[in-house]
Amino acid sequence: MEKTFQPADIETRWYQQWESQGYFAPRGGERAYCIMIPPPNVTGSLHMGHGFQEAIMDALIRYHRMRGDNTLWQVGTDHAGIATQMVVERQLEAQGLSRHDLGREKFLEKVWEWKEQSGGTITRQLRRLGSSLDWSRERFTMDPGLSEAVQEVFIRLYREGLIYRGKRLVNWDPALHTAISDLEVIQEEEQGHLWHFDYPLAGGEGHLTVATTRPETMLGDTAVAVHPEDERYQHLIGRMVKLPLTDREIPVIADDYVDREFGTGVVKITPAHDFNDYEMGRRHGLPMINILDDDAAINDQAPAAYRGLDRFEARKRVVADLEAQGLLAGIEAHSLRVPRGDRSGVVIEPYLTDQWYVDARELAKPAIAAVENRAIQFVPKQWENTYFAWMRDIQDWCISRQLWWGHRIPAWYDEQGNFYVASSEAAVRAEHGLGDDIALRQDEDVLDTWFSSALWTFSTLGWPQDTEELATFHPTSVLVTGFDIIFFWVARMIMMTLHFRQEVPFHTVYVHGLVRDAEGQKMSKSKGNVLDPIDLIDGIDLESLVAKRTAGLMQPQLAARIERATREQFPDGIAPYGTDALRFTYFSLASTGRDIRFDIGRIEGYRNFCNKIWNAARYVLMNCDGQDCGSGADAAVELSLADRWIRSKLAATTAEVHRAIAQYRFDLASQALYEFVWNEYCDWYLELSKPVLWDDTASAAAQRGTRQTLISVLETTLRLLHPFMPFITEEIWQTVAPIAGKNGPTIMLQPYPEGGDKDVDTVANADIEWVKGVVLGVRNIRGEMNIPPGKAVPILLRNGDERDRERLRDNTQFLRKLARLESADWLEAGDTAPVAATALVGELEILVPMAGLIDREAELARLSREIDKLEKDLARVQGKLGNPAFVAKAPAAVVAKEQEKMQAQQQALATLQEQARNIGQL
RNA sequence: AGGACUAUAGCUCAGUUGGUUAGAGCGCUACCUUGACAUGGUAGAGGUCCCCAGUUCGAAUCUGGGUAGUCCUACCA
Repeated sequence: MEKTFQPADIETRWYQQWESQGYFAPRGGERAYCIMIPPPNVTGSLHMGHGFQEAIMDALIRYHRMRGDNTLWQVGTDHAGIATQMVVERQLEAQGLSRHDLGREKFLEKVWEWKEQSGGTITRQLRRLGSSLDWSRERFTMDPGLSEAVQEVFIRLYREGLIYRGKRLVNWDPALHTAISDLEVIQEEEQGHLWHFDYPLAGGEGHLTVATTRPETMLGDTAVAVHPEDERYQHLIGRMVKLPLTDREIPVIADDYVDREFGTGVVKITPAHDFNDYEMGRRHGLPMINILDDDAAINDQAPAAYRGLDRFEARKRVVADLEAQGLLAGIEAHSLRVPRGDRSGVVIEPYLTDQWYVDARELAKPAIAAVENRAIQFVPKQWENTYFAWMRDIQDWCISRQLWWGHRIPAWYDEQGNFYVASSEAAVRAEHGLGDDIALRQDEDVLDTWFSSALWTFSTLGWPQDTEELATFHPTSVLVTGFDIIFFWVARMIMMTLHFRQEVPFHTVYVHGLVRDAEGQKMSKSKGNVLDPIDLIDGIDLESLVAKRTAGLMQPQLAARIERATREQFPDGIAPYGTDALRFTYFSLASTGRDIRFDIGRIEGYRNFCNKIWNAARYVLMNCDGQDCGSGADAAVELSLADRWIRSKLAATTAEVHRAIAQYRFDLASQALYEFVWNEYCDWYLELSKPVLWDDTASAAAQRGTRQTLISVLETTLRLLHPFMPFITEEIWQTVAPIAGKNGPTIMLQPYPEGGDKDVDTVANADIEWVKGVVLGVRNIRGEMNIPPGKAVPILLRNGDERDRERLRDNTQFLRKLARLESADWLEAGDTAPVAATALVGELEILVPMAGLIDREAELARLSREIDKLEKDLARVQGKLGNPAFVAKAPAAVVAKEQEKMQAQQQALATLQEQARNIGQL
């Protein structure tokens, strides 16, 4: 074995081996366990958040696979309508082309080409992360099967009246030329202005002053509104005002939506360009005048002077023209929430168009019930509140998108504007008796990407066919996801699955935190703080990292700042840490919090942990390979105290890991494993094995017992670790397993260690604690007195009981080695003690004679520190026990414990004080 | 405006149903190449558990109020 762990050599080799042997596929069995991968964008690439999520899913999958469950991790990717179309359009733009130049068919060919070309990135990354996905079942949301599912769902919902077509105000993205759903709009506070305009009364007897943040919309005003009880304006209700810049007159209406306190208490109403005004317009039967075109430029409904102007240009002109007419009553600074498209970043327009909608309210009812009655449980539970809050106030879902890339809506129109929904044009003709003489054209629009991903849990398993996979794996076991897509995806999956399968899509939703950078900032391309998990695995030099972060920016002017920050944060680039270290870092961060700060410092610690495991294995193999490890049935095997103790610790750790996984506390699981491997197995057990193995006089049975324990505990630990660190455990296991008497082609399919608490040996634990106590006591004196580590010291023991004497007898060899003792002898009652430094293990005193070793002043200082600490603690305990209310009211066991504590402390204090006196008198 | 979450060592975070000497990793200090490992070992320093009040024999933990931060939802033009 190499002296240090070299991950790069082994990872790819093992992954290829596993995949080619078909180990990732379900293997049958009683209990099914299934996770659906949240499908990543097929043309995208994985970031740290994905890496985190994949690691968690893989740990769960490997854990259940090893436990013998019929385990499926379904892999697949999403066509990501808007994002993908945008990328390809930008590529065309570079050649001076638009998608319209190519036409729909040619354009789609280009998108498919791009998908083929870039689609490998994601799957390559997934493999590098060690994800044990069943690649033989890979799916894509635009596969024929999944497309069939999408069409089936659309048609059925339409026929059930749960999908309808309607002219409504939608969120229009003027850059992407498509409607988007409420969820795809980001509202952010921005600085703007509030303009006050005077609208003259038609009778010429004055004016009303309105306030607006969007002056250009006044061209589409069809009323002004006041509060019905507002005394200032009551007499004007029903009168007309002249709408400036136009030749129209519009009514003054009353509506209690109007806030009397805000602005002048008069609101201009533009039903075609504002969601509230739209509602009010409907209540009052106002006309709706659309003054914008698809680019959000002013259209022909507006006065000629403004036609063709961009909305922001039009705003300037409107303000200027009103000012010229003396109707601008004032401008004030005003902060408002501006809606922007989450993809394009441009200001979204409420825009009146024909769109398709899903009646979400109806579908939400059973979806709410499923969580209420615990058929679906969120972990952590608090996310259920988020889910309920949204579901109980859900709005209809606009599912049509004016894109080309996606599932085309299965609806056909005739010349009269009638439309028909069916699986194909032929089906429409057949079902509605339409002859070939009637021209039909299919709806140009496609469906929201989330519409197809809402079907993901069952469409990937073959629905609408009745497949065996559906029967076996659906409902799936758990969904692992971030809270940011509870609305987008989780809720919609629950609604759709319940409706079409009459069962839940999954029993549990495990909601993990979002990975952020070391400063707590969200990772984003434009901030230039994204990390590619592969760069942490393989390492990357600074120049490549800078190049990667500054390439293809939407806002190239940010490049300089990103470069500077990157050079500052990673002056030497990123070292290669390997997949196992990265994964273990993820697990250690997977607590219940919402934000996960990824600090590069932590991964280094876990790389060291890998190396620790590697070297522990090296030690074990050096001592066990080719030796008698007691695997022969008849050979006598004798277990030492240390052997029994480490087996006991392993059992306790096993139990803890099972508990932690059951609660999705991967941080606790990883901590328990780290602690066991490093602080128990390596720090103590390997050291305790040395005196046995290196003792020529030790019995063969004892050496056999120790070798057997070394190798079997290591072998079990590797299996325990495997779901978290798949590569290093496989690599070592291949060598270790045969020596431990285990056979099999791979650790992946070995049974996961079971058992646990019942195998804990409390006697062995207590005895080793005693040994540790003595060793630590001596080491402490050594450390503080600067006794050279190589120097063996004699110790004397005093005031111990029979048990202490027994323990010393049994463990002299351990103590000699670990504390580097020259000798250990009892001081009997009549003996006079030499001047010595003292350590306490309970009532037992350990004396290290000072002659030639120990500095008087240093020992006095050390003692006085110890005494100080004890006095403080004692005062607290005495205070407690001195409180009659405590003694009277606290449970007897608690009081007894405090009393014991007090006595122990008093005793220890007395001993140390006497020591201090003795030394002080010298 | 409403709601949620967070506040513990220099940093990143654990801390179960109230009873611990409040823990871990990283970082820091001193010493050490001893036959698995310097990606290491040994010892050590470091905390007013955000603040105030309350409940309780007892509060990092429960309640109320505040402060700071993050996020979500909402129609103030």
